[in-house]
Amino acid sequence: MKKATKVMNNHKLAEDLLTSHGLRRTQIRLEILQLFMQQDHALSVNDLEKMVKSSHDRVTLYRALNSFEENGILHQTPDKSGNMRYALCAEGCSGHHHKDEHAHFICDECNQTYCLQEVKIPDVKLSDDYQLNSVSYTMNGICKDCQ
Amino acid sequence: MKKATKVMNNHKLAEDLLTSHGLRRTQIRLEILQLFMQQDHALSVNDLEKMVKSSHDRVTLYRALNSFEENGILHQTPDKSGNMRYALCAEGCSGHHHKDEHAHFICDECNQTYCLQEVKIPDVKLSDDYQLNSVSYTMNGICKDCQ
DNA sequence: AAAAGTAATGCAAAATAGTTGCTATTGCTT
DNA sequence: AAGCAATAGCAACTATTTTGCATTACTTTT
Repeated sequence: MKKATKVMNNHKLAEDLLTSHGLRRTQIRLEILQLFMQQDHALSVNDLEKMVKSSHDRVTLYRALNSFEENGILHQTPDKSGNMRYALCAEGCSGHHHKDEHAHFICDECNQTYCLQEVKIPDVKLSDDYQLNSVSYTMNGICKDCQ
Repeated sequence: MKKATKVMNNHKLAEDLLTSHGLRRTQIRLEILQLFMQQDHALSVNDLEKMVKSSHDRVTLYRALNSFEENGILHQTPDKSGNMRYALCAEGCSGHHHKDEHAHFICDECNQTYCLQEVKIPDVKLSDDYQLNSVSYTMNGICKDCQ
């Protein structure tokens, strides 16, 4: 019952996310967004491909993810081996300047990427040679499930 | 004159780096290491391929870089698009635990990765759910050459 | 409710990055 | 000088991501 409600809410949320960004509400995009909402960690294209039921074309996933990233719905971080992971943005992100500057944790064991929304990235002092736009902070170690 | 001295020193340094890590002093590895010593930013395999004179085999580069990484001579960071960049380690790094926890700066314009040796990565408090091994801190913006 | 416009999908193909197996070299040790 | 093992070189392969083009299907307009 609760689950049903939650899923319904997520579906509604996904629809709103799409329309509020001027994107079309197609089945697969709604499905993708709901998958992200059910997750506490970032997903790779491979993860998604396994989870998505309706379609199996990777290209569609790539294009949806890129579109979401450009519209500030998702942000991306490369994992340790350089593969991209995606996760939902906080409110107020745009494609060119993501506001959600929280830390990420990547498990050395299962290789999952967790968004630590509550861990804000501390500032460092930077020489005038560099003009700062954004920062990322990634921790590696062992996650709760792998200990 | 100064340059010649510097190059000679780098050659000597490169030889020492290899022998002190039990690696053989081959031409291309010496060349690779000297290229890194002349750089203030991290290099990708593509960068190296363009710069290296003697050989053009990517596989050799990959294997050399992996070997250097495992031996604590180089460390790697993925750039924004997930491609790997390599840069010299500080003293005392080993393959499994790199000590040089400094911040990196990636230019949005030229896409170069700079090692900010003097910028130490600040700690954050992390929930007990996670067991921390290492951290990385990457800043994005515009570098001195691109402003 | 149909038509039109355009965003999104699917398929094929290609570009790019990185890996693996195997043989030939070559640096280093004895 | 000989022999071992590390490294280089070549070929082929895997994986990831991108691109072009024709088709489908949302959304808006009429």
